[in-house]
Amino acid sequence: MATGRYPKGVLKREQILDTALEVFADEGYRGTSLRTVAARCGLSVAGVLHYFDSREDLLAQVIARRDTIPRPAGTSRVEPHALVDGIRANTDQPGLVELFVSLVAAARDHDHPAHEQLARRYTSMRLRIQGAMRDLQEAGQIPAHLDPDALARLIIAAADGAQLQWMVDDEATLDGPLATLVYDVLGLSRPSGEVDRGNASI
Amino acid sequence: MATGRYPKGVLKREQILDTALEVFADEGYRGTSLRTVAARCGLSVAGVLHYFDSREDLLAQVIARRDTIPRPAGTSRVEPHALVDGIRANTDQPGLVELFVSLVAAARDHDHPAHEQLARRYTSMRLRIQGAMRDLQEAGQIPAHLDPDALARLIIAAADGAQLQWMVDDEATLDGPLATLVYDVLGLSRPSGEVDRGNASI
DNA sequence: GTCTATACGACGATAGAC
DNA sequence: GTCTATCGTCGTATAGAC
Repeated sequence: MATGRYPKGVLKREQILDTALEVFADEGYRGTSLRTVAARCGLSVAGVLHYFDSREDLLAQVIARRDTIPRPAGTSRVEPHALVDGIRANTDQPGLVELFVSLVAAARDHDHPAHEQLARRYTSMRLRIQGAMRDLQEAGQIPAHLDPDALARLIIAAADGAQLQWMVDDEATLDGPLATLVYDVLGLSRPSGEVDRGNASI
Repeated sequence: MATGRYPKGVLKREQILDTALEVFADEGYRGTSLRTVAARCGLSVAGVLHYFDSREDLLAQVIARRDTIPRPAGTSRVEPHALVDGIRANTDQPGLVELFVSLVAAARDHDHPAHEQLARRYTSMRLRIQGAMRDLQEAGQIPAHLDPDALARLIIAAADGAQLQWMVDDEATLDGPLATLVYDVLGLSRPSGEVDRGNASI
């Protein structure tokens, strides 16, 4: 595999990732083949596999790249509102939601190329939310008896689980469950200028 | 495809489903091929496909069958404790969790053989939980201002999302997030004889 | 390092014989 | 109801051109 130490290779690699992101966003996890991606890149299949170990590896790095786009790195603190907004932003990219969910399922195998990356992703997300929960507890905005770690896990689960419902249930929304949890159940105040979004449409 | 109207066919069909359930529980979604299932059934691949339209169709019916096993049909009411217990029961069948999650992702396609079935599954589950929430509100055990439907969606999301975390994070538990939501955040009392399970291990 | 050509084995699926 | 034979597609591996 290419090590990415030469300028041209680095560029090409990113171009492939961008193209693959498009293709997978359009066609989802199951609908897309390496041959499709290669064709869209103007490369042969082997040409693509020069930069990535396998199809699954490419998928893993597509998701990794996508994570870096909206929030340009850093371990900054998280506001609950930002979480809800971030999740809602996926609404127009159902293919990527499908890709993410399928990838997590595949990464149950500890040898899967995305396993460690996803494990780190969950851990870092949990720690960041944990910190935010502690802040909110100190500010007296959520009950102090709740365990910040368990709460973080619950928040992540609500966000992830909403994706499953949303993929299959047309009346579901991506951000509904998390909004319900954060605003209605935990009682945080909604950001101003926002209408009620706790319910799942109609 | 076999219509299942002849006694022998019905029996064989169920035998295939049982075998497939075993195989997928062992190997998961990606690890299992029709050929493996066929071999375990003492059939050829075409023999299996005589009973099912496609591999995805078989998968869909495996999940459907599994749903009917623990709770033998009916639209009975749901107790939150039973929900938590039911989810925890999946802990020793990670392959089926992987299968379920992968299937939901694939069923985003409205033409997927599992789409309608999963949509119905989510709807019926939501309605049942909704009813339980109303009962609890009337009994004064959870706040009356919460929308039962939104709450049901949140509960389902917490349960589903926990599966994603659990597949990738070794320290996560399947029932942790839902228990946190139901017992710690909503404040329902834990069933007696139960130790603290809200936290995710250590 | 970058990339193409080619080949291989496994897969899901179909057609048709028995 | 079940088989064999066959098809097209897939991911992947390798050899080698530039």
